[in-house]
Amino acid sequence: MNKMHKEHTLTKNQQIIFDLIDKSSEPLKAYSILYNVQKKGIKAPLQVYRALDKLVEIGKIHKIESRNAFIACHNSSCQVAKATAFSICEICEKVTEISSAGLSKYLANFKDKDGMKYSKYNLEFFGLCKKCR
Amino acid sequence: MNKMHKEHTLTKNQQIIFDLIDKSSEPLKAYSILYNVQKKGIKAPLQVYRALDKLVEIGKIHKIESRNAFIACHNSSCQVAKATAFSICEICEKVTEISSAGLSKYLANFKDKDGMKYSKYNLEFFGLCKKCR
DNA sequence: ATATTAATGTTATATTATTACACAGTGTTA
DNA sequence: TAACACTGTGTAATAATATAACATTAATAT
Repeated sequence: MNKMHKEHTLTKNQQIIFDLIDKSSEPLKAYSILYNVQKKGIKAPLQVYRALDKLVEIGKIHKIESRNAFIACHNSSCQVAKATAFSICEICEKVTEISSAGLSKYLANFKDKDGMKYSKYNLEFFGLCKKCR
Repeated sequence: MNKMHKEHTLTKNQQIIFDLIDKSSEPLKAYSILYNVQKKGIKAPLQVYRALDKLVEIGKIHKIESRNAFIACHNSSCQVAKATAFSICEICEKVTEISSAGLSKYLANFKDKDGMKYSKYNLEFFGLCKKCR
């Protein structure tokens, strides 16, 4: 194994849960994940939440806060869950990760009037997707 | 016709709960609100959630999604909970509503590459406040 | 090897939020 | 003045989301 390129090798539980989320076309909720992985030996909520926490921490998945649900990261530019933006359709609940250099740059450089410096942000846009419009 | 901000007369439960949140220096959680208003006759979670839902809907309070907590709106420019932005200190958990014309304008005009039009957004910045830095 | 850190397994419990149903007040319609 | 729609209330029960506590095992570093 080449260790110079630091890659997070997922553990068994993390891999099982990541695979499920990654294959899903929609955000998954923790207990829905639990039901889906019980046949693979993951029996308790805590096993799911621990894997989710770790996956979020290393940026493989993101949590959609307004929906308490998780999606895989498909945006190579969002490093380690530090800066996330999503669009959410209020009818069909389709969630898409937004990948916009302009937006990232604007938000990364944003400073409020107290001069507070931000290490992280999460932005959720709501509206109607093309199909639902 | 220029429709002015409609004045909502709060009902008894809504007023009790709004007053509590409005006086608070920090975001309040639903069950913490419940414990605090039980002496005023509000006994059940649902009574709290119903008032919270309405207060959010009319823009008197906002929900901090990442914290499941509620704060009063102190930003006259954020009409009816459509466009909200907050800064959250990851140490002391102080939450401040951000009121920046530039930011509002940028986000209100943001269009993603699918041309999705957004009716609403919520942005949460995380970092360290002045005191905790 | 052994110390240390990270992950696991398990039970129990805490926290957050909604469903379902009965009823009361208000204003509008007819 | 009823019939209706609409909004809010009260209450009990339950669903959905998340964490605490503790014992154990696996992986990594020195």
